Amino acid sequence: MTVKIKDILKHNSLSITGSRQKILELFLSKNGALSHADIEKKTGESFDRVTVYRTLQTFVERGIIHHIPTTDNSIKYALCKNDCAPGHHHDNHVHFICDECSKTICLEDVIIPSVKLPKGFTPQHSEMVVTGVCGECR
Amino acid sequence: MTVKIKDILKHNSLSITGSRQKILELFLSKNGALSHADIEKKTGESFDRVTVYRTLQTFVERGIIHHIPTTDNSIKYALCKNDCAPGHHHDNHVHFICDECSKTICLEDVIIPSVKLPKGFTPQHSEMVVTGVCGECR
DNA sequence: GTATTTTTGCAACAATGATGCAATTATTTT
DNA sequence: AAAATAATTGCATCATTGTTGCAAAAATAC
Repeated sequence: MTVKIKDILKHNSLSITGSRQKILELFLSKNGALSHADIEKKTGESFDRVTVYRTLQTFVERGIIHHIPTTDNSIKYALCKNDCAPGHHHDNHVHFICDECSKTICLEDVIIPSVKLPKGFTPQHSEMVVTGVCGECR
Repeated sequence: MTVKIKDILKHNSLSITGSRQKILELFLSKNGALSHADIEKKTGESFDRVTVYRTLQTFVERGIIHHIPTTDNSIKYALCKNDCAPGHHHDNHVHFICDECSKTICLEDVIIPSVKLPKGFTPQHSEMVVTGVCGECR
């Protein structure tokens, strides 16, 4: 487990530091998405707020985690399961937000359908969020 | 025009005040979406920041405008074209964000397709944002 | 083990949003 | 149309979220 974490960091030519290991561990242990605030809570007082921000930024840049759109306009992050390379994420799956437990879940297998746009519009990227009740809360 | 604005306010049993008229006018004249910051800029120094916040909140509650999900997690608002009643919005259309002019446009005629969710998930509401280049920027 | 590079934590700042309360403005009543 | 009532506004203040510069500390390279 710890080995895996270090491997991911090395793989992305990032130095192995306490904060990076801890935050990455958090993402690996939870399978939902995490907000900045979630991470701050769960890491306790271990790290500075600023460090968390910067670590998340770095992870997004390297393609280790990706942004998740939410309906309430808060920022959440989740692990990139697929082969995301630095710079281009393959993040074309639907995200689900549970109204009960308010967890955000990546539905890796549900790809975003394409829609027919009015004349003149050229699509480049789509995001889709579905809210409702998840399996565990039913 | 001014008549129409007052009608909308009366229709929603809201008192007719300067800020409400001005902000509503802004939404009627632009057909894109507006953020809080946009509105503050365009109303100049006429109103207090807090008044703008409260006016937007009130309009959302009454179903005059609706929230728009954005990819960069900033909050935008747009007029409800259809028959939104206080409490329940019929906001099932796709939103388009132009990468060039960064305008947010309601595609009233493009309804959000439904997707098949994994076993156990019960959908309640969907949001979809498409980014790309709009007709005017091509 | 030392030198170099990177990361961290602190301080300070900016932007965004919320709340309580007195003053102002709009509506209702007479 | 003026007074009474109700609603809205602006101000002060505070909370939260996110950013930046810089010196100290830690990690990697030599």
